[in-house]
Amino acid sequence: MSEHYQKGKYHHGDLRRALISTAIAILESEGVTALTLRRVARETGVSQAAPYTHFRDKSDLLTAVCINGTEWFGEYMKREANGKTGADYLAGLAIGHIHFATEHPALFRLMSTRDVAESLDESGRIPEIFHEGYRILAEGLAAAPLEHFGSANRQLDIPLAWAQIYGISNLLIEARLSPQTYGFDDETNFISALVHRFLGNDA
Amino acid sequence: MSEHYQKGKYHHGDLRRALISTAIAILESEGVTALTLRRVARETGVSQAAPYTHFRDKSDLLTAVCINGTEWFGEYMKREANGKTGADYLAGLAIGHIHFATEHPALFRLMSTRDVAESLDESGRIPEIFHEGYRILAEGLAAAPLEHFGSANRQLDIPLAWAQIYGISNLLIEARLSPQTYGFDDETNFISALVHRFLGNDA
DNA sequence: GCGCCAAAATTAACAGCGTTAAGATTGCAG
DNA sequence: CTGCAATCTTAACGCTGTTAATTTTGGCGC
Repeated sequence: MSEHYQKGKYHHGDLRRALISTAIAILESEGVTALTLRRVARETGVSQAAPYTHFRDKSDLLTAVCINGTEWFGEYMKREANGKTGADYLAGLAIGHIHFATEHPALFRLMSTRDVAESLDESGRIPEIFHEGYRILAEGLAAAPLEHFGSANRQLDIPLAWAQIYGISNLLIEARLSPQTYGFDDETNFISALVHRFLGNDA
Repeated sequence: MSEHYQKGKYHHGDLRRALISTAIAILESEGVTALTLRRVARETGVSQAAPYTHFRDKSDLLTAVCINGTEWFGEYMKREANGKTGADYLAGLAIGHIHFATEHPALFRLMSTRDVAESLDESGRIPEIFHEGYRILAEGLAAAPLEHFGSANRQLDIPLAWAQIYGISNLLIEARLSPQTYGFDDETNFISALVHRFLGNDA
């Protein structure tokens, strides 16, 4: 069912990783409502109570899923921004952010959930790259040419840019923002246009 | 338990409304995870199956809750914008939006959920004021003085403003955006500053 | 090589959930 | 006052998260 190490190891194995992997698969294919602990166990090929050897409870598994997701998310943003400089670098991060959200909506939503985020924070297990992404975003913004924004309280531009990107991501996920409405037939082009427009470096 | 019409009417009563009211109360006080159909029935003082006379299933009740919420939401924005003109009117809508979200996070999140939104759309039961809010927002934006945004593709400014407001709302709900970080001790002032900054009419 | 032990996994059970079916209760029209 | 349709209740189904008691097993000391 999963490609995770039931090789020679029959009784033991890398069950923890396998459970996380199964959970992500269910999340991606059928959304969060389909993600039950019993089903994860079933599809991993173990008994219903087996997960409790590796996770305190269901939310502990979800936390682990989120940690995996955040790493993925960070790499996603980094890849998109890699090799670019200045405003393009910033745009890359933003586009990576939005694309990740639209391609992995259930995972992204789970990662955004306050309760999960709190348990992540208190355990200090949020990967650096996650906050790193927004730190880079913030620095990019501070360094970017934003004369058209006026002069006052530039520090507010950082949370505003963050909220802008976060808002686009969420609106696209909830399908309240359709490319067609604004004359785009391709979502990728729409996203790119939105990002470059709000960053001020469009043609 | 609820103030909803168990007066003379003993067997009958305005059960439908009472259930919705109880559901909202639970949602507001303990969040969406505490909102079970059986508990709504219990706290309304009826049997577990009673709700099924008035609602097809749980999600049908949630839809009704959302309809109530949207009306509330619309009034909230309208009240905040009422009496103002031009850019201030627009700012009022935005501030109303964000305040509603932070004051009723669980309800706001539920209203934003795609599945619920879809069942709302197909039933055509979304109150006018909801879309109205964003139509007004859009028109306000189109009419507002936005010279500082440059000239190209002004139509994109509408979804961008929407996303900006939506993003601020969501970031505040998930507590990833703290007023203190940016030198504000009062959330209301922080929100106001953010809105006026991004609308370009700050001092 | 062997036996023991801690770790890992299983089975069984509990309460609570959404949902349905069958039956009881009630207000109201005739 | 009778009957009916709407409303509500009781009982049951399978599913869920979670716990306790039990069995299996891989590896370590001998």
